[in-house]
Formats: sequence, structure tokens, C-alpha cells
Amino acid sequence: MSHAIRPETRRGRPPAGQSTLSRQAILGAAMDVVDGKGVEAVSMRTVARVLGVDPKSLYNHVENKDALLDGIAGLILSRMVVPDSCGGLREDLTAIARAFRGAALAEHPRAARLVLTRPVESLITLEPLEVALAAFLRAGASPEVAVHCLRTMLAFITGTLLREAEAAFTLALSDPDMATERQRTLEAVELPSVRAAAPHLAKCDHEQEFDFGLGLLIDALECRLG
Amino acid sequence: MSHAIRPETRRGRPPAGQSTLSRQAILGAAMDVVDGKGVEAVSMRTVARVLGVDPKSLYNHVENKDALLDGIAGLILSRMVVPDSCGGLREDLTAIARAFRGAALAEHPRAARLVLTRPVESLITLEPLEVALAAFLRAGASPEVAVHCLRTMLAFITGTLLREAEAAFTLALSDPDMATERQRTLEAVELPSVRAAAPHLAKCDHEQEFDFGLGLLIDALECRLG
DNA sequence: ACCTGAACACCGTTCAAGT
DNA sequence: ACCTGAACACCGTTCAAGT
Repeated sequence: MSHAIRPETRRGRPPAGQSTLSRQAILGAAMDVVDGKGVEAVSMRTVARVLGVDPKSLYNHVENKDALLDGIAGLILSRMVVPDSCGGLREDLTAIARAFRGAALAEHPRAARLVLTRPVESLITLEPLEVALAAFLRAGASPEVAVHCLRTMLAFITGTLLREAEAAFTLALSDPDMATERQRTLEAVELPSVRAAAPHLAKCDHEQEFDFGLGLLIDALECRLG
Repeated sequence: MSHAIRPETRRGRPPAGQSTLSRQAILGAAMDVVDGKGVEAVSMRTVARVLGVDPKSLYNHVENKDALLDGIAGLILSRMVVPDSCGGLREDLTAIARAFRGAALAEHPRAARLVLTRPVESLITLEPLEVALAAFLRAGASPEVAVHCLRTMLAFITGTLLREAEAAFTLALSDPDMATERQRTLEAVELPSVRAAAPHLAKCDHEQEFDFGLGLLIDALECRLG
């Protein structure tokens, strides 16, 4: 994951076979920046600095900054390991959902926003979709309904992971002290249901929420399809 | 929605009562920029230009750019009209979901990304949450389960609207010509389920997807609670 | 084919000096 | 209390000139 720093700047075409610069190297360096300092720290200049290269050189391999960001998102998704189908709708969907969560969040937590928030180069990610669609079809869905089911699942997962990445609306706070303070605030409010739910609103076990929602959704799908 | 342009720059404290600058005016101007040119066009400088003011003056009323962006998101959410509860779980949840969709997407489409993607100043948005929580409690949920249900709903809505705002992964393309081209591509792929579903994957009726997912989710909730 | 110097038109933000 | 000039440390990107 570390990338060599060039000892000195040099002008003109690099000696044959020595060009360290490539789209792949650039994406790797960009991933390093994301993992180390977050997405906001990614700039053509910081990425070039990691590689020991002039920022403008990047434009020989990457269209622009937006394409670079898309490239990172694509790279992460392409590393998603799709588990083999094992027959049951519930098992298959759970496995895919967890695989997606692993790729988008566990491996590169600081890149989650990027993966979830950018329309990614599509063909990279077809295999996971295939497995999910196959599961729906096998459960008796028409192709049209299977796509609806897929999109519902995907929306839920996206929203949940975005919350987990602290990039979406929540009342919950991850810091325990602030969470209890938040609870006090919510208990002092005039809205009765909010007040009753205050302890649960103030904190959030992401793992548990993920499982709850997923279970609920799969129940509904099984019910509608079978 | 239009904001006066100051005829000339002027230094020092403004004549009493004439200060046009205020947090509210700044947020209004920022909303104009978002609506007119998109979120990416928002900068301290562009917002100041709309107001005919020096960019640095904004810092007297707004902590920094991030706070400004959060302010916009909060403003939009605060304008969400919460429908009165009318008893049924299905009706109430549908109404709230549609209200959220209206506020986050219909009113200011170019700001959707902002609303969906930023942890918003919380107390603004408590009323809608109250209505939803009340519905879950009335349907027999414990406070803990009610919060789980709420979060599942919210995640689904967030993910769906993000897709609709073209800020999340889809295979579908809104341009009809590109959509049919995409369909051809998907039909040429080696994955059988993807191929079977190609026509439906290539396009997306957002309204319909929203209703499908919402219906599915509410089915599951009714089933689990009742 | 690939790199860089010079250059352009932008950013957010601080702080001291003005009224 | 509120505004701005001067200033700083950043951005993304183009293009022509180099090898």
C-alpha cells in the first residue's frame, strides 16, 4: 500500500520502462490518501505528492479529479467478494448485503461516503447484482419484480451504511457522553413519543440496526414472493 | 427569492438599521445559488457576490462554509410540512415518507444531495419523527422496536432519494436513448439473471420504485407489529 | 508518449485596521 | 458590532515547450 517517492524531479519522457506513473498507481496513491486522511484530503496535488510527481502529470492517466474519485469508488466495489449462492433467499440476500457492507465500509471506512454517493462505473459491479437477482427469480419473482426487490434492498443498504458512515441524518451520537446528554435533551422535549423513545434515539448500534432492517425486508420479500 | 445587490462597497459598521447581512439573508442567497447552479457552485465568494458583499463578511454570521451547507440542509428540512396523523399505520407512514420526499427532492432538487448526506442539526426535524414514532407505538411497538422501525424507514427513504437525485449507484439511465443502449449492453452480458432483467434494469421509474419499496416495508411492519 | 514550467482563475480563512 | 484590505496557503486545469 505504500508508494515510492521519486528522489528528484525530472523533465520530459521518462527513460523507457521506468514510468512509475499509471492509472493504477494513481488510484492506489489516492486510496492511501483516503484511508489516511479522509476523502476531503484528496486533491490532485496531494495524490501527486504521494507519488513524488507533478500534479499535472496525473492528467495523462486520469481525466480529471471527478474521474479519479469515481475510480476509487469503482476500485473498492470491484474488490467486493461475492459469496456463492447457497440456495435459500434469506441466506443469499444476507450474504450479499454483508459482503457489500464489508467492501463499502469495513475495508475502507473513510471512503464509504464516496462509494455510496457516486454513481459507479456499472459493469464492475454486475456479479453481485446477478447473485441477488438470481435469488429473487428463484424465489418466484418476475424479472420486473426482481428488479424492484433489488432496488429496495439496495436503497436500504445505502441508507443504512450512509448513516453508519456518519454521513446521513441521525439523532444518535457515537460518543457515549454526548449520547447521554442527547438523551437528556430528548427527554426534555414536548413530543411524547420522542420522549418515550429518547434512550433508543440517542444511541445507535449499527450492526443491530442493519440486521433488524435486513430481517424485516427479507420477511416482506419472502411473504410477497412465496 | 431574489436578493438586492449593494450598489457600492462600503467600509466599517453599516449605518444603524441598514445591515442587510444576516444569517437568514446568507442562507437565502446560498439557496438561490444551489437552486440556480447546484451545490458545487456554492462558495463563500459566490454567495457573497449574490448579496453584493465581501466574502469575509459572511464570517460574522456563519461559522464557516460547512456550517453554511448544514444551514441550507436544515432550512430545507425545517420547511417540511408534516401531515396530521389520520390513524392508520399505512396512511401515516406513507404521508410522512411523501412529505420527506417533497421537502428533500421536489422543492429543491439540486439540494437533495445536501439534505440526504449531511447529519442535520437535529432539533429542527423532531416533529416528523414524532409523528412516525407515534404511529409505530400505536401499532403496538415497544419504544425500542419503534426506533428500529423508524431507522429502517429512514434508511430506505434516504437510499431511494439519493438514487433519484442521481447521487447513488444505479444501472438505469434517465436519458431514454442511453437507456436502450444500456439495455443492449446488459443483454449481451454472460450473467443470465442480469440478462433476463435487462429491460427493467436499464430504466427506473422513481415514483414507482418509491411506492413499491414503501409498500413492501409497511407490509413487513404491519405483519411484525400487528 | 509522457513529463513539467508558466500561467490562470479560482478556493476558505485569519487578523488587524477601519467606522 | 460589523465591515473590509492585505495576506496566506491552498485548489483544478490548460497548454505549450521540453525530452
